[in-house]
Amino acid sequence: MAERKNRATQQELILAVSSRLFWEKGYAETSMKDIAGVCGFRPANIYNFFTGKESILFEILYREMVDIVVPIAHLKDDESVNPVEALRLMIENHVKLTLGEKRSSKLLFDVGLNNLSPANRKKIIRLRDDYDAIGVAIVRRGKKAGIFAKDVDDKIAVFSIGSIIARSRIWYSPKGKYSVDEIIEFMFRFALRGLGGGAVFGKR
Amino acid sequence: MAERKNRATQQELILAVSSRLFWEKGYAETSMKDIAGVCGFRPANIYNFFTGKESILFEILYREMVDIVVPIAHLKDDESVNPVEALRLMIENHVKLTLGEKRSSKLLFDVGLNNLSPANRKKIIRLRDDYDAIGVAIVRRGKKAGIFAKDVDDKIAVFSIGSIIARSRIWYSPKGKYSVDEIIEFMFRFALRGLGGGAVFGKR
DNA sequence: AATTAGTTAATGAACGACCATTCACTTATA
DNA sequence: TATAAGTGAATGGTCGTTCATTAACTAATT
Repeated sequence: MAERKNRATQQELILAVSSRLFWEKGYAETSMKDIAGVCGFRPANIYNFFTGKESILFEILYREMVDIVVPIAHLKDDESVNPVEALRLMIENHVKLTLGEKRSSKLLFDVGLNNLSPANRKKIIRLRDDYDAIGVAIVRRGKKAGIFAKDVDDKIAVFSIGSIIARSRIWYSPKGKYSVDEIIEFMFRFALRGLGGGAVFGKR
Repeated sequence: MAERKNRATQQELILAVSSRLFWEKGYAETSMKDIAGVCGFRPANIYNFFTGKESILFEILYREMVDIVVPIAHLKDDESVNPVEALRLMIENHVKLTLGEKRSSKLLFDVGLNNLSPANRKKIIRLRDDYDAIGVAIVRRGKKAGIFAKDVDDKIAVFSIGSIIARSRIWYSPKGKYSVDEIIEFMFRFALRGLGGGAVFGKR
């Protein structure tokens, strides 16, 4: 008979397995049986650790969003950081989380929100709003400092940069031409130029 | 008793209804009952016009992809069109199709591919490849002409621009601050600058 | 113009499969 | 011995799809 594991261990196992399956196959296409199968026990046992399928999804999305926001939260109000450098840090962190380890081709994030209860959805969206606010603050400071072009819209710019990163999950392949670091470099340059701050590096 | 409609009419009705529902709720989350309900008949009747749910999805994705690619296909090899102008045409067409009329918040396109049979998926991907090839050709010509920066990667640039547009479905609201035309203008400028061609317009 | 035959849109009922979840239970561990 | 990990079986539901049948249209025939 299989040995018993403790609560925390099994919760993390379920989250790790579910995360992989959700990102790979999609939320609706992943069954509790799938998850339990990979974990090595029966579906019913999942309910000893989570109240239901949705709560698993929420926990995954929430943690991921926290990982994206928390490391850059200090950039929002810190006037001492160069906006260009702040932009780089923001992109670097986001891309690394998006393309690192996991390797998946689905946009769980954009799509999974609709599978959450309104209350849970709100919590995720609040974090997404934080992310946007950080980006907007950086762009604003950059414009004020004369580094970025004044005619770019803060919000759309941040959405655009976020979109470039989020959707790289679809086309990126670890076996491809570029490393994650090179992609970060490209996206940073593209975003910086897009913001009108391209004068930093010459045209090559 | 409800009057009978002819074949072509009902096929188009089913496609229109399904398209709206798929984009709004997602493919897996939309049932044949949902579709039939909106159409005004019973689910079984759908099978008089389509072989199954997947064939409806395919038809929708295929048509949309054709709409995106065909109007800009001529830009691929036409050396006479200014690369900057070609870029604008490409973005304009794509954004208009993405944000025009439909109004939906899901990324059916990125996600729905996995619900297709391998054969059908291949047909869609072929069109997506065409789109990429057109974009790459434009960027290459722009670099050759000295308008775009030489250090940008053609492919990633096209992916990035496409991502900005595709994902605008999520955040765009017709009731929001900007019109579709203004968003086109922003994205064009952002993309152009990102490509290193920002010198076209001064910094404001 | 009336009748008929053929076609096909539309239906109701049923199919098997799978789904998330519940619950009484067993069993291992601390 | 108390706690909690793990199970088997069952529940009610939904899903996509099939199929025999009905009813409304079209076109040819009388």
